[in-house]
Order: sequence, then structure tokens, then C-alpha cells
Amino acid sequence: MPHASKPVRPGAAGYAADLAVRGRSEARIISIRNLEIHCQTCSVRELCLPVGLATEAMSELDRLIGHRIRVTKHAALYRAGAEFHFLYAIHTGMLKTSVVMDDGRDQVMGYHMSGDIVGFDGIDNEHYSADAAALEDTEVCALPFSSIENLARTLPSLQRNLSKLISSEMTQDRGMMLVLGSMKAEERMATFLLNLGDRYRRRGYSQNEFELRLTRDEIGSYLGLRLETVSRIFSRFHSAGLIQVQGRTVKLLDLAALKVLGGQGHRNPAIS
Amino acid sequence: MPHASKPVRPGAAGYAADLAVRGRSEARIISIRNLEIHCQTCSVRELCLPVGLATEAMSELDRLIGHRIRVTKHAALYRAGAEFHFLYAIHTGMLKTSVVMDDGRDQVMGYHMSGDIVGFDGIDNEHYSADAAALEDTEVCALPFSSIENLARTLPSLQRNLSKLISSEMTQDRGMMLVLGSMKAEERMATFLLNLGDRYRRRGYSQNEFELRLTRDEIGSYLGLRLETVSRIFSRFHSAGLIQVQGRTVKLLDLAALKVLGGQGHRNPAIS
DNA sequence: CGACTAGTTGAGGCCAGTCAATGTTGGTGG
DNA sequence: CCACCAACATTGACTGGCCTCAACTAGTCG
Repeated sequence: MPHASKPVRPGAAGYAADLAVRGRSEARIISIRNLEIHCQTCSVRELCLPVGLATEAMSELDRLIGHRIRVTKHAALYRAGAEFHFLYAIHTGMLKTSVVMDDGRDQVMGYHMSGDIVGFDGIDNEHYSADAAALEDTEVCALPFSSIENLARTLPSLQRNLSKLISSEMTQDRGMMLVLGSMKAEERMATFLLNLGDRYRRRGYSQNEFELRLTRDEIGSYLGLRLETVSRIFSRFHSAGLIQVQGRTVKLLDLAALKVLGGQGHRNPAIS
Repeated sequence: MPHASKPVRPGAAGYAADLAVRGRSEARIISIRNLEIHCQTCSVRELCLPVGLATEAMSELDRLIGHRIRVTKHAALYRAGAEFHFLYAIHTGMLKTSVVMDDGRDQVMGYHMSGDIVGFDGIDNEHYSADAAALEDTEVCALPFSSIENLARTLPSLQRNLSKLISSEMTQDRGMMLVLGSMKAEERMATFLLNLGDRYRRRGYSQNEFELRLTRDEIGSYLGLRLETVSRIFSRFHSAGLIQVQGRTVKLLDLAALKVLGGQGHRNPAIS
């Protein structure tokens, strides 16, 4: 464990605890008792659990948020097999969830942005079934699941929000099954880029221009492709004028064309 | 609408209503007010929503089950885009969920057996996002979602069961993403057969010998393969002594070998 | 500077898709 | 009951898309 004591932004609120979950390198998790940030003032509350809640209800939810956690880049928020107690709402940053296989490779199951909630996979059997790791420095709100459940009993709107969030996770996963089950490499990539752009858009960022936080290898793992294929298709899209790529900076130049590629035409030949 | 009035097992309890959702052929749905069957006496209650519930709680749940629905083979229980009001618990039979694409092909997202609950994908945006069709004559219990939600507020165990069932659906989907994203054809098939056997086992049937209810085409769609490939791998497994296939009757002869194929070794060469 | 990680590009091979012909099964009507 | 038809399944020959292996470049960090 090298660098175990290297200071990484020592507890901003004077309270820091290494949660004993650490990534492959010097990354670590720092728990912060944050006294100022509440759902009411959170920039992503419209995408997150409190969406549509009355202010009173929101305060109650607020009170449940035990703590914020800062996850440094490459560190793990939780690992597959760990006991499930919390859902985590992403405040800033980005996470990926993945399962590591016997041969060391990992399959990326999903990537998650601000407002998203991760950890639903742990409800089933009281243990998380995947790893969640930060793709960049990330802050999450820890939501004690049993408390949330309790509160949901008296707040139907919260209950409904919870259900909807899980359901939408499921819908997302189903969409991914479709991508993996029926699409060719170019279609997958187009779908991926459009989806990414759409999620940035809903968060108030540009739909057309953004920074990938995933490596080629992670994108490939997510899409069921090899990293070389990902790279090649980026190049192909680039020279076709569909996108502009410079390392991890991507600009979508022809949304319409990308939609034709990714939006439909599954298992079709045609694209060329 | 051909055959709109052709009688198909006219309402056993003297009450039959065509729910206006019908399959590609003469199949249709018949609603039955069933006065006798309750969760307490249901053979799959241990796999279904009422698992672990106190008898009192179970009765309350019982009262919510508006009606049973009989779905004839090939008929649709619901279609993508239809308004979401019910979850459906499968009492007997088998369903597949799938999405139909522009070119007419459908991608099978999952198959569901007795005790399973389908329809979670509709919670998200009040509309189902997939079709659910019967692979054989099937009976389901219609669970009005809002009533279930209400009841869950006073029955924490029911609330928890609901959450767990959704979560386990998600886990299943994630597993499928792994299959589709990282496994080769033989690995997919082995995984599929083992999974199927396991699900039969948990329902008290033989793990090793069962009847496929899916066509080669549907299996292929589910696994991201073409039907020819499915057929070929069945033959290959057969001559390797791993299984015995006769049409849709399958006998697993070498579980250990199948587990080696499907259990791990993702994206590995090796298998030969 | 050397070591390392990430990314690009090329050459070649293989797995699974495609196309096509034939066999099998099950349901329907004469 | 059998003949017929349509749906389902099997098998072969060929093709091609993606993987594999490999070389090389660029950027980063000690």
C-alpha cells in the first residue's frame, strides 16, 4: 500500500475518515460531514431522488443523508461482495460500475453522472454485485437504504421516485442489452456518443462537445468491443466528418447521421 | 381483425373479456375472476411477491389481485407503449419480454417463469417499454401497481419484497449484459442452459432435463446470436457429449463441463 | 531521460453471420 | 387417416467484421 498517508485534500470540514475501501493506487475515500449542502440548493436535484418533492419532504430527506463521500479518481466507492447499506447519489463527478472477472478483465456495466443513483444492485441479496469506481474526483451523498425505505412509507412521492429511479436504471440496462445483442460496432459507438451527449444536455452542458472520462479500453468494455476497434471507429467517424476527436475531447458534428447509425437499423447491413 | 369471435376456452368462471391486446394470430387474452386461488395456496408463493409474508399480510395482498389473466400461446400480455397500471405475477406458463425494432426483428430481453414478475419497466415513465408475450398458455395475476404501492406503505415486508424483486431483475439484466458483452457463442449457450436448468430446479423441476419453450430464433435473439449458430452449437454440444437435444427437449449430461464453459473464462481463447 | 500508460494503425486469422438447400415437425382440412 | 403446408430446424459453403498480435507515437511523471 504505497502512499497510504499522502494527504489528499484533508477533510474540508475537519472530519476525514478513510473508509478502508481504496483503489488500485493512492486513491482513497474521504468522508466529509458537510453542514451546508442540502437537496434544496443542489444543482442536480431535478434529476435526483428529491425531484418534485415538497420542501418539507425534501428537508426530511436531507436529514437522512448521513454524509458526503469524496471518491478520488480511480478509487472504489464500493466493491462487489461488500455489504449493502447505502445507495449513493452522485453530486459531482462520474462513476463506472463494473464486474471483475477471474482473468482480471472487467466488464463495465454502466457509467453514472451527477444526479444518478448507484447501488440498487445491492438490494437484492444485501451485497453489492459490482464495483463502483470513480472516473474522476467525485462526490456522492450516502443514503442509508433502510432509512430511505422508512421515510418512503410516509412520503408517497419519495416512494414513487425511488421506484422510478430503479425502473429507469432497468430501462437503461435493457437498452444496453439491445445494443450489445443486436448492434454492430459502428452502431454501438454512435448510440454511445448520442447517449452521452444527451445526458450532458440534460445536465445543462453541451450535447455536442464534451470530454470522455472513459479510456478506449473502458468504452470497449462497456460496448462489448476491443479497444482497437473503438479507436478505429473513432478515426472512421472522424474522417467521415461525423465527429471530431482529439484524445478524449469529442465534438459531435453530425447528430442526424449518428442517429441514423445508432437510432435504428439494428442488425441491418447497409451502413457500410 | 380475423377470428375476433373465435371461442378460446370461454371464461371458466363465466366472465371473459377480451382486453383488446392480441397477438399476431388468433390468440387473445381472457380475463377471469377467480374466486378460489389465493397466494396462500399458490405453489410459487415462495418465489413470488408474497415470499415470507405473514398470513394476515398475504390476505391483504390477495385482496388486491384484481383478476387473473390467461394469455394464450403467442398472445401479448401487454405491448411496448401501452399505459402502465399493472405488474403481472406469473402463476403458470412462461413469457418472454422483447422489443420490436423498425425492421421487424425483435430482441428478446428476457424470459420469465412462474413466480417471476413482469412489468417493472413500466414504472419509469408510466408506459411499458417492451412487449410481453406468452411462450405457452400462461396464467398471470394482475397486480394494480398503485394499490401495491399503497399496501407496501403499511407492510414493510411487502415493500422490501418489491424492492428485492426489482433489484434482482436488475441483477439478472446485468448478468445478461455480461453475457452479451464478453462471452463467445459457446459460453453464451452454456450459460443459458445452466441458467435455465437452475430456474427449473428452484421450481421443483429437474435441473438436467427440460423442454425449451423458445425457438432457436428466440434463443438466438436473447443471446445475441443467429439461429443457425444456436443450432450448430446445440449439435456441437451434443456430439461432445455435453447435452442431448431432440428438438426442444434438452438433457444436460455434463454440468461440470458446461460450467467450465459458461461459468468463467470470459473473452478467453482456450475453450477450443 | 527512461518507464509507463494511453492511443493509433496495420496485417492476418478466426468466429459467427449470411445465403442457400434440405430435413423435420405439427397442425389443418379434405 | 393421410396429404399438405407452414413453421421450425439442421447443415454446408462462403464471407466479412471484429479480434489478435504487433509496431509505433504521444504524453506524463518521477
